[in-house]
Amino acid sequence: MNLKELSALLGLSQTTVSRALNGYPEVSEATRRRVMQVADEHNYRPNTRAKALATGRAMAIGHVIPLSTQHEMMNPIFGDFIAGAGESYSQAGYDMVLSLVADEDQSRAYHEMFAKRNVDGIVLHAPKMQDSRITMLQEIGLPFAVHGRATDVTTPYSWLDVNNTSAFRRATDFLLDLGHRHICLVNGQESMDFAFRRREGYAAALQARDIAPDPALMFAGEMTEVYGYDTVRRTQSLETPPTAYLVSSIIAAFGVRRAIEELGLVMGRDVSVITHDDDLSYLRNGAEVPVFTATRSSVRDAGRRLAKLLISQIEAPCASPLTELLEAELTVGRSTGPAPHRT
Amino acid sequence: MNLKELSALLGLSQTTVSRALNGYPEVSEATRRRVMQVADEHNYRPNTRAKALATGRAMAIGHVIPLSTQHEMMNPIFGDFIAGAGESYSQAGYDMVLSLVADEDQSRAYHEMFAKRNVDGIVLHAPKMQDSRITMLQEIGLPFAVHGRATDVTTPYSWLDVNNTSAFRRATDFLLDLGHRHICLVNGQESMDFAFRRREGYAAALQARDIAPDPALMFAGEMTEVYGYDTVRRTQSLETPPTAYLVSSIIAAFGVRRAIEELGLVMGRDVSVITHDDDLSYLRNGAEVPVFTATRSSVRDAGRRLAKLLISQIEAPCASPLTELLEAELTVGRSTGPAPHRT
DNA sequence: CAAGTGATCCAAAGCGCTTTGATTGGTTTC
DNA sequence: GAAACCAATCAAAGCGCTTTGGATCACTTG
Repeated sequence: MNLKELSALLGLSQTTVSRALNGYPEVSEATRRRVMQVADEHNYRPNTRAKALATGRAMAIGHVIPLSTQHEMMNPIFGDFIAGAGESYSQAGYDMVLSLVADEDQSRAYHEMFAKRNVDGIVLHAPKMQDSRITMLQEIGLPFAVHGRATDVTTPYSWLDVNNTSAFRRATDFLLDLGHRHICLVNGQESMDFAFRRREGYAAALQARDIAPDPALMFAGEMTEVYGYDTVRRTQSLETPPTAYLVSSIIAAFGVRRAIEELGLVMGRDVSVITHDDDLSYLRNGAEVPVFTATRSSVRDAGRRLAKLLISQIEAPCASPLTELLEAELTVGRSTGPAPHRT
Repeated sequence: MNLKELSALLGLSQTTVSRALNGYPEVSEATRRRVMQVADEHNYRPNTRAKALATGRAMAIGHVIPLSTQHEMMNPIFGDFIAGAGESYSQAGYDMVLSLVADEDQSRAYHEMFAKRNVDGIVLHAPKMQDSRITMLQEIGLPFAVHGRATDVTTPYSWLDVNNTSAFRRATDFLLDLGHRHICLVNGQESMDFAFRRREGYAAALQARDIAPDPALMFAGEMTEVYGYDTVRRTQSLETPPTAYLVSSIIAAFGVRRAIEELGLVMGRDVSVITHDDDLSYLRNGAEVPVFTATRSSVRDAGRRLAKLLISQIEAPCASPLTELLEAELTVGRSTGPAPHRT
């Protein structure tokens, strides 16, 4: 069923039918109702491609996912983010088109998305500190919004980010208040902007109490279970092992916990752990009582919000860039306690 | 830059330029080269929407993801599957469009995708035993392929599946050979087809040795870490606790391991564990030596293959449905050992 | 040499929609 | 009662591409 057939059926012109369906005022209420009803009966939907061609709007938003060798992006976070964004898109009538590309093809992918004109805007994932993609997209002139920020990019652009610095500063303060002095940072890869910011927050909290950050206690890597595990095993054999761990992902935190328990220690008594918790749908931080004390910020919610932000930017192109900074919530669980007295 | 401008630039008709770019023979090699070069210089890409409208092919494939309350789908598996599929799509020049819909809107979503004609085909995720979506899509007439199978659907359709039955039968046999007699099944939700098939394999292996499956040792639920943990805690306090666990997901297996260790038991000595391993990129089953003995089958690879299967089906619509059954590999890790003698 | 044959190229129609710029017939206005 | 206006509708152009059905020209062919 297409417009032509539908309007023939109704004995109206395509113009009138189109207007009736799209809510234009130049149509009598009676015919509008009739059109609506018949369209509904025949399950008519305008052909997206034709509509897009005619209006110049694709009603779709692109996500370019770098298929990094290190898989930083195809990680568990991603699924939840997409789920959130997807909710907003379908509410607003947008489609989501995903493009998975090898790292080296990214630039081409963006140019192509623009030239092919099958999306109205793009979401940029996993920004690094200096991220060339941002200026590239600005030059191309394709609307975009970043999930995160790029510290070294000075030109304004739209983004949504968690306040990573303050979250980790607060978490570190919390541990310091409990008397911990040797706090190990189990961070994500530091090329990633969020990891850099978290380290900043961590370091700032230490320095505020005149504690020099110890490079031997600062780790950066891909946030796997094994990475968390290994880091604890390694650091617990130091001369003065850390009494607390500040972890960048709940997945790594699982590994941290495993190592702690395997060493016969008790989490929350012998060793404290705070993790960042993206509130993933399938990796909940415990049921009622959180297992881990955590800086929590739902990545799904971030997806929802960023999608809306991008859409409003697309629909009001003249507006200046939109930004949103979310504060993570510190939820106290059973993984933290006062620093044990050294014997 | 569009076709009109490009052909004006070249002093050729749109027809010729289009033909040159699409590899038709009615163009001299000289002009073809010239066209190619100029197109390249100006970074020309045909407008997807116009092309789709003219050809009737959207060059895109849809994935409808049910946003179940139980999140069965937005789970970690999903990310890897999509990554694999995405690889195949970009190789073949297809886009991937994701549509996240509430369960109750699924039917509408499929009809809409068809009516809007913005995809050439659909991938069906997470089939249940009787899955009404399959007959629905057949009635609609939109090409599709299923990741998994639906036991109760008898009409032929395209699918790709892991041989869940044989995998779990083999795993159970392996445990039986080690002397285990009380094997606990930690399965996924049984409305899901794969879970049903796994239970079948498990039960078949037991029955082949005249062991009646014990309902008290068969669990089904959403495969979270906590679910694995709880199940072990609960079953280990039974009168005759199981000496082995057969787990449907590596995430749940992490919980199983945690509970085992917390109980002061040693995995592989006191309690054996086999898990299904989807070979997720960020949840590797150990480094060189696998942590868990596992039935392994890369879900990313499944994505790659299913995408190809669907594409070839779309491009040769007359052909009968295509199917592919993958065998999981049994990799022996350190989580299994002979059944301990009861004291 | 007229007719036939390829090899190249082109004009124009068409894909299904939106939107511009009429065209109606009925109402108001002075 | 003519001019002006309004509400409701329509015909046709146009979005950027592909594709059909010629056109053109240089060569063969008998």
